[in-house]
Amino acid sequence: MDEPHIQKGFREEIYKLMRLLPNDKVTTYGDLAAMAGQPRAARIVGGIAHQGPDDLPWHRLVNREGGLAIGFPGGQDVQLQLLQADDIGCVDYKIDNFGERRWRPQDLDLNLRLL
DNA sequence: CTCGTGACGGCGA
DNA sequence: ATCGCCGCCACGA
Repeated sequence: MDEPHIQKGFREEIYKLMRLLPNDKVTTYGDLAAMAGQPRAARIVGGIAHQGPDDLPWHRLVNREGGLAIGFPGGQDVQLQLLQADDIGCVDYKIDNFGERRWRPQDLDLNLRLL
């Protein structure tokens, strides 16, 4: 697997991971950070997100509580609309642990194996 | 060059 | 169970 050279660019890694994120799933900053090899760098993911290219599905990144981050431009309304556009809509993530909407590290692993 | 801050989250008290 | 502190990488001043 191509895991060892993670530090080539945490940023790049995040971008790569986001491109692997299925359109019908959501993930958390923390999980994404963990996938990139830095379980405690969730914050960075958010920071990177805000800087990153807009061709990436940032709206499908949610915080641990299941809602979009506080500082998203336009507020949660925009986020919600984008999620609905992806046929996800509003979900009580917090309650049912994202149900099947959550994209977890093991899903990434599974994804890579299937490739 | 250094310093501070940030779309967050884990862990200790 | 809640509250608060620390950390992680990148980027702007």
